[in-house]
Amino acid sequence: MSYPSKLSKESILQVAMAYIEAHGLAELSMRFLAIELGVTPNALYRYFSSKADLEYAMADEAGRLLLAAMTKAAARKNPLEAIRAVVQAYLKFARSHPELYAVKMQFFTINGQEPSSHTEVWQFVTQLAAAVPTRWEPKDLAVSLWAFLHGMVDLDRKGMLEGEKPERFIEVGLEVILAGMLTGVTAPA
Amino acid sequence: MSYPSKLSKESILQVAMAYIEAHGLAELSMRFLAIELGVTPNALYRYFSSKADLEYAMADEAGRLLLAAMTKAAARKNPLEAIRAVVQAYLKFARSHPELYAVKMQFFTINGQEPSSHTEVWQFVTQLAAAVPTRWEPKDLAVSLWAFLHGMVDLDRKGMLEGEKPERFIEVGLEVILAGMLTGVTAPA
DNA sequence: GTCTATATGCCGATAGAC
DNA sequence: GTCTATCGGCATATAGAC
Repeated sequence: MSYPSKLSKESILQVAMAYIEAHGLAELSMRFLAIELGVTPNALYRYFSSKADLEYAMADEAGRLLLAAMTKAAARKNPLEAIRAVVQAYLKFARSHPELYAVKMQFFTINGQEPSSHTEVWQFVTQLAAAVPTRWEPKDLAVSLWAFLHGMVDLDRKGMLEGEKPERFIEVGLEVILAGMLTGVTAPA
Repeated sequence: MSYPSKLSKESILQVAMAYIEAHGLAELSMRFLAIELGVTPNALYRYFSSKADLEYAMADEAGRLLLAAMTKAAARKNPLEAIRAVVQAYLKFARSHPELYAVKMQFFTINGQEPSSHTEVWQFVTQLAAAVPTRWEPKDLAVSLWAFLHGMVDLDRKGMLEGEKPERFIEVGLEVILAGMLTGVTAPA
């Protein structure tokens, strides 16, 4: 029962991702995960030194999925259209895969290191904002835009939107922010 | 040792609030709380039927404290000044009492009921937004404003602002949003 | 009516055998 | 590389002391 090992970092990660999508992040335990993989709980610790270590890898993987969705949405669009499309893609990802979004945003650093995909998502948003002609700093705009998006997603997930769907709020809020970004600029959209 | 009971809902709540401010929400356990109160863990269950029940009461109390800070900040100010002041007060509360903010926003409903203070905070924000002359719906503006604020606080708490303080981001983002809110009002679009 | 003592069954994690 | 056995911590249920 030994030589071809039953496990790998990759297989554990994939099963863990599927598990939280099916049962929720809060339900994830090393025990159930081990059952799903047909091993005893302790076998997992050869591949991830702690549950936190595994969740860090999950956050990274979820970030990669989100970035792929955002990149696809932005393809071949002018700056403003790209922002609108990416915002919709971000919202769609967060609502379709709430547990993946949750594990990504749980986001604890390990030894001061953040998951690499997070850095990439952040750079992507910054570049989006930088492409808009405006009198504000691109980085400030990127932070504001991301805060608005994340805030909306989080309020929605917590049931704080009084039963209404976030799509329309996002639409209105985004128009307000875009209008604000463009004030004092002569260029059309 | 019996008649004047050692515990009460109120005393447990107050000790629990102090405990999470000192040690963090994640460290709260019925065991440590009981030690702090000089009783055995199970004594607490006479007053709160579960840990979740206690946290619900804590969320309500934290909401009351936040609302008090916001109300005070808005006093005797015109609409735009009030919004700026309330935003600063909200941010200050969230940064000065991150664990109280966290327990408030944990916000799980019990039997579909939300903590009453949450409803009051929400109404307060809506009224603030309604006082601004704008072509958008007050409720949409209130949601956008709150999402932006909460998002910024949450990104900051998770260390996602690259070490920079949220105050300046909030300042810029708020100006962008206010500018957007006022477009088409002072000057037609 | 209020609290203590004790026990159940989760959890993450460790030690050491095979 | 995986398993068996086990630890200590957690929320919580039950029984009974006062």
